[in-house]
Amino acid sequence: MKTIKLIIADDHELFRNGLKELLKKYSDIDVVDCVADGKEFIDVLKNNSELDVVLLDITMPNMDGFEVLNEIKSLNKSLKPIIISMHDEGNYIAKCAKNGAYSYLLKNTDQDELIKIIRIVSGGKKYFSPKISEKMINYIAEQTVSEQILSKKEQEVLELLSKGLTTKEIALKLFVSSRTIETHRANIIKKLEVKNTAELIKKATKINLI
Amino acid sequence: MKTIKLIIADDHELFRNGLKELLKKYSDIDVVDCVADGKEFIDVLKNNSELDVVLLDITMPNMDGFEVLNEIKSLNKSLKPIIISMHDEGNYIAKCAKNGAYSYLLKNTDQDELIKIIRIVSGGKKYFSPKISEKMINYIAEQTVSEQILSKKEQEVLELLSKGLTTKEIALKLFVSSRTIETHRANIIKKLEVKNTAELIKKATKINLI
DNA sequence: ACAAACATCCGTATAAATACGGATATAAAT
DNA sequence: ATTTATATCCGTATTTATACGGATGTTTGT
Repeated sequence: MKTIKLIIADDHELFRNGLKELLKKYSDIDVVDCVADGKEFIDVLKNNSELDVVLLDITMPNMDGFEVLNEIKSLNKSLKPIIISMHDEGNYIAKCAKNGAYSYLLKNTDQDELIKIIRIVSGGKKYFSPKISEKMINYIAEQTVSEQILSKKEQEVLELLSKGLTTKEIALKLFVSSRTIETHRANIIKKLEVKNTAELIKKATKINLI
Repeated sequence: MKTIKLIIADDHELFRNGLKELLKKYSDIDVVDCVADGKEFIDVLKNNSELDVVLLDITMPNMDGFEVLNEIKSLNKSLKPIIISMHDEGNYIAKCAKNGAYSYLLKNTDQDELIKIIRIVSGGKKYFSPKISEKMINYIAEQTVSEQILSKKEQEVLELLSKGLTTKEIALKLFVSSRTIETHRANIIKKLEVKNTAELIKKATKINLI
């Protein structure tokens, strides 16, 4: 059987070393290296293409876990990152998932679970436990505040605006004058408390209006 | 013990009735109604505020599951929707999660799992199985496309642009001329194949550039 | 060493957006 | 019945954005 080549990236020495000791007991897992920050990790990664899994902390000096995830992605390695974090907030979890994490564990996860997940992930499958999924989904659902701040017409104008239509084009489409659309846009901008169209679209996307 | 008041909304008669029979065996679950389409379901919902859980199909005539989810949310009911679908595509799952689903099951889910989840959800907790989570997360991760389309400067300009800064403000901030920023913006717009800033911000958000 | 991509700059013209400060008729809500 | 919100319109001045078509020095990759 091929062993799983694993690397640990965490800035807490005790945690890092403890984890290493703990994993020694498993013959199918080979901890090839331990690093204390993101930059160091990326250096190791660049000189070693044999790695299978990394246990990655989010809060690290120099380069945090999110940046590391992105870097892994752009290096196009087959390395599968498992996040090990103290934080169980939905936005952390969602962000990691978005950036290519294969799993997300809390630091209080029990040993059996950890081993189970290392094995699953090393096989190329992502795994997020129901508890973690719930947190993330709650976060995603919260983002959707489909509020009734905007009137129907405003909503419609916003929709077209986000599709790249100009004021004039929208006016033609809705059979009203350009000035009307301008007023609408101005009102939407005021309602969402933003400065201009660019920020408006960003906020509208964020709160899922479009 | 309080029974769980449940309603089934599915346009396949056999499935609907089978499910009802099946749930009869559980004394803590009370199937109060069965409906065959979304509109019908909303009508029932409006006249009945005692409902706890709905087993909701996505593909239904008149009003599909997504619309129903939204309607439930805006009616501000304590009803918890469990999606029962044939499709295990990530985008379906993600959309349901966004719109307030408490769980997502495939039609081939086994009975024990279904009962387990009805009970979990009726207690107000969301539950997405690892398999379903994996699908959804893969979908979310896919959305995050290669960030290397934009240069670092372009990325920076885009970031500030999305915060509502004007060309001039960005120029001041980055110690270059406004013309430079204008060129950058023009290049970003070309790279992302959009018409203007509004559409740009939308697309950039969608593919997770900002 | 050379090509490609990048960041920076320039000008000019037009189109569009933003910021003011109004108005009116209708529909919805209280 | 009265207020409030909505959709529609008007003008004007200023600021920005967009669309052209260039140029140059610097990295970066091959």
